[in-house]
Amino acid sequence: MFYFVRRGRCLDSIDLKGQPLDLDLTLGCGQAFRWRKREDGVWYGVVRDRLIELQVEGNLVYWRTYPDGGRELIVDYLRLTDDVNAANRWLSERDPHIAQLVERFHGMRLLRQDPTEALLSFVCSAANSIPRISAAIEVLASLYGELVCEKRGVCYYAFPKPERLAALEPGVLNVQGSLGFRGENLRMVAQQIVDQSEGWLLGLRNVPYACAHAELVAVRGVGPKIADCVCLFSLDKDEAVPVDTHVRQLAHRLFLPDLKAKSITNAVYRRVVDAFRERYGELAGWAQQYLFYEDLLRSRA
DNA sequence: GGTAGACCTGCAGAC
DNA sequence: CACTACAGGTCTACC
Repeated sequence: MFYFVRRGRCLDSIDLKGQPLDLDLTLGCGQAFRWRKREDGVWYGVVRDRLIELQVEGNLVYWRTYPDGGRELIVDYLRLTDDVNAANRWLSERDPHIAQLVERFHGMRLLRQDPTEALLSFVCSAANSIPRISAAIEVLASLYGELVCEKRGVCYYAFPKPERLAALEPGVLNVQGSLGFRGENLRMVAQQIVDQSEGWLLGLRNVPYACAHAELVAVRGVGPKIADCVCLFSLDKDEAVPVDTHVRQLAHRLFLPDLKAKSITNAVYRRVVDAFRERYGELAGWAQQYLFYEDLLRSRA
């Protein structure tokens, strides 16, 4: 029935049960940096300690992991037990513009990434472009990540552990992956993760959003934007709204006509967040992701 | 409570 | 072809 099954060994599938999932949107919208799409349409990327291959056909997601046994990992990472339809309905009722985007970007979902990887990845994103962030992370993984598997002569590596990055000489990361000034930030943040108690970051899933955000911005080198990215993309805080230049501009256009500021001060940041929270409540982060992606396409055009 | 610079690097777009 | 602007921020030093 399709190519994916004929190649190599049999694939397992998971029933989406009527919930939408579009991999192009979900893996390509900029919330994660390690996914690539093959010529044959299959998405592949390293998540934690496995290489994952994914393809959606109809109401099934076909999957394979190397090494084997990653079913739970995929269900967790893609948040397949979420009721996305309910979330989309709720958002659509509140805002016709969002309703339109829910249709246009049907199947775009938020991920549940590893918080450590998310934090370190978004530290690399400061004043950087998405292709360069991705390239830098691949370089770091190949240099300092553990080997996950080898497939057709290509080696795949896990995201580096913070211990490893923290132990590097200052300045090394500036050159590797062309991280520039972000390299030293990365090392510092990795060190601060190591200095915290075991499981600190993961534990932020179990505290309220405001609490998690406050703990993250207390890390030197982490501001409100990176903290919100970690909250939204790895800690299940669906109300988190990362405010970058795109989001500030679209908020100005859509909600805050009198917002004159050219830069994002703390006060501006709060105003934009409040505008989202007021309109979209507990799902402000989902709304942000739809609007952000629309803006991203607009600016790429 | 707000603003300007600095921080690295690569690359698109103006001369 | 040398050159400048700027990219999914954060920190610091100043008003």
